[in-house]
Amino acid sequence: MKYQRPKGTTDIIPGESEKWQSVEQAARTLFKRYRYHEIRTPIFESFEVFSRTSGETSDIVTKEMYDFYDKGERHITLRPEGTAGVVRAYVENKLYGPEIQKPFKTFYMGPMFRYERPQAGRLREFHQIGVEAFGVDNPTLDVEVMAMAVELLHSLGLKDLKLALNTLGDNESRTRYRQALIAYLEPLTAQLSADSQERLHKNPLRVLDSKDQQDQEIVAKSPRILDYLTPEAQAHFEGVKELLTALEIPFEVDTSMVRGLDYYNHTIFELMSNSKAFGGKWTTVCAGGRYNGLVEQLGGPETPGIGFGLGVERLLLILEAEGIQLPLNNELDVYVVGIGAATNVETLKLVQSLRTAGFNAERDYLKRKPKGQFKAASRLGAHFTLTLGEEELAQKEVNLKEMESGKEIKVPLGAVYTKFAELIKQLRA
RNA sequence: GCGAUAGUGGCGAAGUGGUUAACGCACCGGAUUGUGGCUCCGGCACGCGUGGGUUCGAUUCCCACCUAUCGCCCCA
Repeated sequence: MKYQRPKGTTDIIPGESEKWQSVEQAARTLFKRYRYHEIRTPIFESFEVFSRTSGETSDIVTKEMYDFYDKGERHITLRPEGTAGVVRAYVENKLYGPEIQKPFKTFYMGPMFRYERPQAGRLREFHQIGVEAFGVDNPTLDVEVMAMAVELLHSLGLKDLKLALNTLGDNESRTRYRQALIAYLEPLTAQLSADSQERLHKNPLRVLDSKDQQDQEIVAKSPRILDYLTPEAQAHFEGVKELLTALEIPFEVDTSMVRGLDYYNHTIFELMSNSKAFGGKWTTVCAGGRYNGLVEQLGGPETPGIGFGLGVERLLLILEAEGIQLPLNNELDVYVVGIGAATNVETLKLVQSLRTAGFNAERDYLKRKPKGQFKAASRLGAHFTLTLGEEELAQKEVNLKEMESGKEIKVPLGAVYTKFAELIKQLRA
């Protein structure tokens, strides 16, 4: 193979792209009901947009950035996630202005890039659908965002989902907790896995979601964030839980859940699936949380924000594994069978006329014999065929056939141009 | 970034250090001068991921690289 797509990328070809459209359509329709409007930001940004916001020591920045220098020596990064770019746009376009209603609610969908080893549901170029809402710190908005994520996945047919919920508190809560955690873990350093010893230095919270058995036992007895929340952070978290309960949205508080990105605080959540697509292990399809302070960090006024990102590839893998069929919407209304070279022009005119009238229509382009053309019509799932031979052409007639029933009638050629819909009714009568 | 497995036609898959690389599916054509199924017949890899090497001779052995898959890290 001379040319191959770059490692970790994929071609979304017809047959597959319809599924994407179906998911995207579902998201657009839903977001519209919640009054979220689309934003389209660049696929690449200055390196700093992500390095500053994600955390200089985060894995995303240190090893997963797809970055390069352009011809003007600008340090560019292909966006690894959606939020930072949207926040940058929010600030740059002054969407915090007084004339704009708060919360400012927006959504995006598109490719993201991370330089890492591909695996099931993990590509170097992958796609996310995400939402962000700015300007309101009320737990009501947190819950709206979660409700929307849950509804989106439910509307696509997913059943067994887990909404995992946690809080990181505000800065003060987090600082206090971090100290407590380090104080607890440090004496146990020798018992931690090598990875976790590393985490302890770089980002102690990460030790919490270690997969190592021994680490998990240690973590189970560790201090919990919930005991270190300030009264305000506590109140916010209680508000979220209360409102989720009021909406009858089941959730599980998971105090060991953390975030790979540094900008999160207060509410964080994940929607997880234990689909066999990922070997039955709980895998995150959708992750989000609150990021009060991020707007300020990128040069805007102090503005709270919350959002989520949903991995489209992962979602599609799960839908596939769960046997959920997305509507493909590619059925064929009419196939026009032309027999003999003399019918070519009229066949083309018929097909064009049908298309103009709003039907989708197909014909043969390979001078195939009737048998081949009917076979093609059948394979394409055509509901009707119109058969035109030289004899019919001379008589100004054409045969209309309903493929499923096999019923066929002769109709005036002119009528196909003017009232095809009626001919169908006539055939079915 | 680390570890492991794999790479034969559009797809699935057999195979061997040496004449024409099985088979199945799909596709195309014919049997059936103009109607979808079935059956039968025929066609369909100057080539076995790429590049080197060993050999009289390699798809088959060796090395490197690429890609995919799985695990780790991390994550959507």
